Amino acid sequence: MDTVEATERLLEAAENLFYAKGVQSVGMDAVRARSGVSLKRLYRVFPSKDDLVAAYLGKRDERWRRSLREFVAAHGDEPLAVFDWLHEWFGEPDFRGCAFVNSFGEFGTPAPGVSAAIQHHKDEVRAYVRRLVGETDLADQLFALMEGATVLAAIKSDPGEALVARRAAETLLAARR
Amino acid sequence: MDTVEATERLLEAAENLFYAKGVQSVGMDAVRARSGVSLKRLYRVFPSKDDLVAAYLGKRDERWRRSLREFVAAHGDEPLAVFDWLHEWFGEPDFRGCAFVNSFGEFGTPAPGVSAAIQHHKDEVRAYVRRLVGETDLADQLFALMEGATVLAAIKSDPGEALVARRAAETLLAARR
DNA sequence: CGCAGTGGAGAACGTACGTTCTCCACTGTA
DNA sequence: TACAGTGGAGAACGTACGTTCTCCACTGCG
Repeated sequence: MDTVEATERLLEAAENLFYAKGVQSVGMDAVRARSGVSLKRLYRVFPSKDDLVAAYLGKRDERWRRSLREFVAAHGDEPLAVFDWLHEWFGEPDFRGCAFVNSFGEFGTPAPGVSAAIQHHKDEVRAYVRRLVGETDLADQLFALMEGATVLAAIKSDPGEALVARRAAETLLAARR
Repeated sequence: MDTVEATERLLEAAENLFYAKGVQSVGMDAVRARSGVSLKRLYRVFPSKDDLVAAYLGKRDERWRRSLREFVAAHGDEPLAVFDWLHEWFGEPDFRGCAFVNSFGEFGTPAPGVSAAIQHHKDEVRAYVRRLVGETDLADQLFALMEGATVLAAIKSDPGEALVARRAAETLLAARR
């Protein structure tokens, strides 16, 4: 096994475990067991747990945004498609809310790399919605709806929150000047 | 010091510490130090940390909802006042998002009492907004906006998210049939 | 004064975990 | 075969923490 495969396996294991149980509830040994990568190599690739967490968030950010982008593009870049994508996501069996919001909640003062990853994710999503919608104000309102729907869908285990937000978005888009 | 004063001091210490740093980052000994209540008494009042956490969330729920209710009532029970209250809350120096959302993020599978406290809080707030607005659908949309604004204000340290959500709420209310 | 009982300070216990270290099997090379 | 180097398994180390236990000072009562 070479370094790149070890990295892939580590990140996949980290993503599954951290997202499902929370970062603090998962030990490095659990990551080792799930990935099949030895501790020695793990610490050569990621010198500390903070590094692994930051890398996990970075990878998840890219995957998450690509998935959203592709879905929406396949639906003609119609802004409302964002909420249809959310609805699908909320319905996945292992859905447990936004990984970045969850990580934010876990740490009073996150490690710098972790904090940066959280900020970066939200900035990028906001920028994406702005590009999609054109109007900054309206885009920020839709973004808030997305976040609220995600939080509530997670806590209530109810994918229907996406449809509530979608109806609000329809009204906001229809009121666009 | 009697039991009721010990309970008060413990809950106040717990609320400050847990909200600021996250539940998992605060040890029972820190609660003891901050409250001035001995460990022995602490464990007589709250037999486990989970019990203390559940009680902390319960107390915070009541305080938080009372504050919101009173503010909005003082503004004629105008639904938009909710977002003005949020704006004030977001501006407080120790604001760090919704304690219940943060706790949800911390635990993969929360203790039953903790999970119940989180659910109860969101159910109560939603019910309150529904009473305030009258229409269930519209109320749920406003509720999603509230949650989204809270998450984003915390992560970006930007109270202005309340005003973004407020403008969206204005549009939704104006579109009311 | 004598004493049972209460409560506090903090030591102790068991466990978990981040990180490092030890030991050994294995590989490629001469 | 001899050997240097690499990597893995897992022990070890230091710390933190939830929870319990020990010891002692103090109180109220006879």
